[in-house]
Amino acid sequence: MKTVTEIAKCFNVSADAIRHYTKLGLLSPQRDSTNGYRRYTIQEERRLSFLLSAKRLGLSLKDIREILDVATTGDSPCPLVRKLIDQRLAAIHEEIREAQKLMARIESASREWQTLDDRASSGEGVCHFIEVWDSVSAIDGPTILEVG
Amino acid sequence: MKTVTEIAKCFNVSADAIRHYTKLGLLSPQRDSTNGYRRYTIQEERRLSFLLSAKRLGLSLKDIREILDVATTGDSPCPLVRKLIDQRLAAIHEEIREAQKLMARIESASREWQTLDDRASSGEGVCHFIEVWDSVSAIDGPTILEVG
DNA sequence: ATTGACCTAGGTGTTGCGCCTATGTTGTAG
DNA sequence: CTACAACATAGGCGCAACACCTAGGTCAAT
Repeated sequence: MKTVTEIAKCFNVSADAIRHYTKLGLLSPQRDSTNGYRRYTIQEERRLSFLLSAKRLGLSLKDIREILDVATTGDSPCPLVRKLIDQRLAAIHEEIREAQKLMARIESASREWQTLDDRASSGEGVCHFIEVWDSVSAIDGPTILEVG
Repeated sequence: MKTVTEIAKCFNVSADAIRHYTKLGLLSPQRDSTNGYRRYTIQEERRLSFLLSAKRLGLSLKDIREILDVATTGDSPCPLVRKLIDQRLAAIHEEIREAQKLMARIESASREWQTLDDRASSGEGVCHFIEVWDSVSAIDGPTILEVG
């Protein structure tokens, strides 16, 4: 029967995080009847352990809540977990792809700027660099927005 | 002198986004004195154009605001831009690295689960899969939390 | 005059907490 | 016994960049 800070230290997370999980209903500690303190049982520790593992697999708290809900029904949450993980995998894949595209843009811009001089902002433009880069990348990249 | 939706369509962003940038002070449209409508001049269009380009380079609105502030001083924002872009580059690099690690974890877990059967949640655990994966990955990965 | 498309200000929701307030509790040292 | 530190509580704001909604005013065309 651990208190918030005890279980928090034990799992190396903040007490605020534990309170947060609890507030979301992911943990349901008993309450000390004399002072209202949260008391976490072994069962709750298992739930927390699961929660943190699931988080390390990239699942959101919302995902985890779904899983926990199914699990308390007694049904096997495994199919749901398979589904959610597959979705996460696809999402991460996309994120990485996007991030790499972004990095390519930045690096390309950075390279071009090495040959450019700094310039005070005229009434015309804001930043020399970015404006030049943008007009160039609009020519050779599909990065442009094609608006009518 | 375009209205919100006009300039929004023109740059292929939402009117809400334009209002958002305006609220943050990144754009400072004139106001139609008869009805209070925002009116964007060519100057504002240039600022917006810059803003969107900077966003495509991964700069945050906060970053962009800094740049815009320097630019209106008359100083060259280019050194600041170089700095911010370098920071973004490093950050994106880290993000990608992290995302790849996460993906590796997910894929590893996914592979292991292909050989496992679904199982109803016992009183002991929540999800068979994740718990098994976690105990395994705790052995061969530095993914673990080493807590006393 | 009506209708539909536009505008305004302002508020809420998203994600996962961190931080802060104001107040009550517990445990230990003096 | 008391003072003080370290803990607890509930509740609320802040973050990023908008999307969406409300309630109401405006405008152009029919």
